[in-house]
Amino acid sequence: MARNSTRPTSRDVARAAGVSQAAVSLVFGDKWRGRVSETTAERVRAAARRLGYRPNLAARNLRLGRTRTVLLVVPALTTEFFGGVYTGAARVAAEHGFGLVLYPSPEGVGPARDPFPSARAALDGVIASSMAAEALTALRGDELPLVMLDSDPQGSPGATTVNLDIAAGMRAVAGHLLGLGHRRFLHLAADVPSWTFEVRARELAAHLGGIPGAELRTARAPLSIEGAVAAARTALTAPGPRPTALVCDDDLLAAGACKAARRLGLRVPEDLSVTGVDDLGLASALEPELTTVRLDAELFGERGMQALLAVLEGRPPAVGDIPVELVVRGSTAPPGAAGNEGGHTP
Amino acid sequence: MARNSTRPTSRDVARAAGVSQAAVSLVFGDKWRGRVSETTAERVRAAARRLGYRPNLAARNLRLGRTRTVLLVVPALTTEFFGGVYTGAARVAAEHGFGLVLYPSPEGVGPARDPFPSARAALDGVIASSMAAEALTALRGDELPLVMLDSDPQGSPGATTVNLDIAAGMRAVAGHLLGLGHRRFLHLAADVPSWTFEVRARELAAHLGGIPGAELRTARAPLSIEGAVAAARTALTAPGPRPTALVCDDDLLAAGACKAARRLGLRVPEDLSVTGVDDLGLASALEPELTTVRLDAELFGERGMQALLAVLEGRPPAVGDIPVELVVRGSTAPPGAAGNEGGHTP
DNA sequence: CTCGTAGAGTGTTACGTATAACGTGACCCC
DNA sequence: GGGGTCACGTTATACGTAACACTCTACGAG
Repeated sequence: MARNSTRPTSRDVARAAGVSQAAVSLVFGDKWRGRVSETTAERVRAAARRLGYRPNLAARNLRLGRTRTVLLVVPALTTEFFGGVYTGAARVAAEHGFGLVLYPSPEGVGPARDPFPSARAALDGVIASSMAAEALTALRGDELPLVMLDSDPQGSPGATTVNLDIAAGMRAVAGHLLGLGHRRFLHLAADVPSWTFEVRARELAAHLGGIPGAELRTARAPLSIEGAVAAARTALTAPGPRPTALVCDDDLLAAGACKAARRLGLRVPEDLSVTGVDDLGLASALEPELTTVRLDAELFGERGMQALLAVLEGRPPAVGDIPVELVVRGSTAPPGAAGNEGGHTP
Repeated sequence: MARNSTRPTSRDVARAAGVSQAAVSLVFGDKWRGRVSETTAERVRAAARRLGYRPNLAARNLRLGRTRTVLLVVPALTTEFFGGVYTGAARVAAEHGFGLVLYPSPEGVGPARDPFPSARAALDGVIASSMAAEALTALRGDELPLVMLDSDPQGSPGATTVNLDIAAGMRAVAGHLLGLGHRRFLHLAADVPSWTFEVRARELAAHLGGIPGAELRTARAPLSIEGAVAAARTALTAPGPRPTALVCDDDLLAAGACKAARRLGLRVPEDLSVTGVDDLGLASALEPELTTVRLDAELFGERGMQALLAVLEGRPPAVGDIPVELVVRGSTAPPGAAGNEGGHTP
């Protein structure tokens, strides 16, 4: 069994089946209907099976000039959010015969290094989160169709944008907290340069800043629980009247904020209402469970992939932001709502 | 500027620089030292820059028969753990000029569908988590070098295995809880067919089952917070004496278990000690913070990639499991430790 | 003066596939 | 019975690159 270690090619299959290489190609492509008889096709398939033939995809890609494979560029996978985006995008991709590979831009790797030494070999297009901006500079040179997720529609010339209606989410948060009676707000903002966080800040400013008697301060934290703990501690112990509501850009930040509040002896929500964004599993595991803006990550991924497929096929991509939903849970309450607890008002 | 829309090739660059295509190839490969003069090389590079030339990687891959790209197959990205694995593996890969793409096996997608329509075009090897077993069946046909993460060393013929020393972690948990005085244990096991979870169960049985007077029960839950809530509720309300310590296969399960305990009016750790595995961000965001077995995901990824590189280069891969660390936090205490709380013993 | 060697390149071929262009019988219809 | 489809294939070529096998000049050693 000194079989040659090199893999069989379509020519080998052709020889074994007694047909031409072209016929094998036709059978393994999918346009052999009316060109090759069913019996011949089956003979080819049998020979291929016998030899263990698998088409050489590098050769196919070279020949076709396209690959039916798409790259999804996301920031570091520190939460399950982008896992959901991937799942949704991959589902739509699979329905259209496309493959999807994921490129998480590594933390702390600068834009200088080429992130895709060779993987780029097989890409028809790219979907990229605006939070992974650094990795994108390396893609500028390739003129691949590009869909940007959560990115400034005006700021990405030549790219299609697909966005969550995060502005509506922040308006809902503002409305919810105002309705509960809060007036002193702290915005715990993600210290990440990304359009989606700019929108959150802008929207909060517009809908809390304009209210008579309302006050909005801002603190910044890196996008991690530990970072949020530190930033929230600093902000909550700052001089002046303490805020009664803490609006966080993200559930991770909210989790850190809750932890910091606990350490400072503040009760959530009696002394401090806290909100997040994302609705991670974390949000409902916390005590109290987190009021948050639920983002449908899978739908986000689906819409992103649909937009890219539209671009690839020359169709106009669908427009319209993806709706989000405010989920009210236990971490928000009227300010000073300790009454039902038994007079713990100092 | 009616430029031809097709991208420039090495031949175009050669023409523009007044050299042969072979010379361009030599310059863009990296073995032109002693074959092409520095001045000529610079002329080639200048022409390439002017034309916006980028090597066609599909052609290169076809010609070379290898790609310096590796695939990492992981289960659905429901926690940040595999993000860490990716980060570590990608770092090592980059140091060796390799690229790394990530393939999360989509939830609920059976093994029938080919998960890599075309991405497989450019793969030199595969690193796969044993938890993503389903996706692996589709890879059987390709005879790619394979490194398995957290997989039975005996059960994967032809594959190299890299494992966390999860057995030591479970022994540490058992020792910790026994030392605190616990004797009635419940193991909340992940209902996922994977070697790593089998090891946890086996190790717990060996080190808790053998103790005189000790009792170990087992409940199973899908690997999610919601699943754990339901399973823990059922197990904790079962007839018979309630366990005092709940050993969970994973932090997600532990988070769900804590939530279920709270809903049943049980306090953690006074009425029930809870432990997890992973040390996710979640673990330290919970109240109380979770005692857990910390797994170094990045190191795991690094070692996996190093093993694959060794296989690719014909070197023997390093052996030895990766150490883990028990992190004791607030979710474990001696059984019935409610004394300092003020006599809440019913 | 001849030989060997190193430097600086070039011509050609092969990687494995997909497809346009080209037969070739057979059948059918007027 | 001639021409027009059809059904079923084959031949030949191109995709863009890397590498083998050359050529040619210069130069120092023997």
